[in-house]
Amino acid sequence: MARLSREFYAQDTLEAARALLGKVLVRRLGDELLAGRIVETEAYVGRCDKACHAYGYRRTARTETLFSQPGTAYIYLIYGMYHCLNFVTEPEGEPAAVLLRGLEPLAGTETMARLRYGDKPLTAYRRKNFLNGPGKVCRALALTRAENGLDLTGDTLFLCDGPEDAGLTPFPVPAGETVAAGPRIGVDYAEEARDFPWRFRLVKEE
DNA sequence: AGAACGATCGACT
DNA sequence: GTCGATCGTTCTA
Repeated sequence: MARLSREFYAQDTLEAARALLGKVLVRRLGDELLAGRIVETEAYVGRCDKACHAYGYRRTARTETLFSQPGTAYIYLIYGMYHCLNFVTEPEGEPAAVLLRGLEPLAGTETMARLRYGDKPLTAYRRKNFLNGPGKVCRALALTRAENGLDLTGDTLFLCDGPEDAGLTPFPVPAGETVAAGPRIGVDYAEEARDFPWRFRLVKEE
């Protein structure tokens, strides 16, 4: 399973946020693999971005993870009940990360559905809104602050170029997809950074 | 010690 | 579209 390299994560955060679209995220849970295709990301850059937890190189117990080496998982609690997963980017010491906002399920779907919905039936509505939000993704992958700081080049949580590299059955990549950029979600407080077009999505071409 | 707030979600009108 | 849940993090004193 060819993982994305340390060098991949060390690149510019905006480049990484775009390049991560279409890549495959794998979470090992016991002897089962949960996996999904990345379809939505956002970039956060401490150096210049008031929406970033480490804006202006602000160093606290929480932001410490953002200062660790590229290819580290930054997971934090939000609104008292949800978690968000980020991939630390840029050379070590530059606090920056890509927030994962959306996945398409590829493997372990039943387990993910149970983690997210328990025994409730998987309706069309639930299927449609399965992994389209950062809190939903973390719930479905059983990721909490206990996983904060995980090395993404390790065996528990990692990324691959495609499903073949994840040791999964290949799937046909939908042709005619394109990258859409726009303002990030939920950062209206962040003054000028509020309007930065740092949210990226894979969308079907018309 | 206390208060304000949040990179969200789901239920509801 | 609106709104409440729920608690760790951060800042102020």
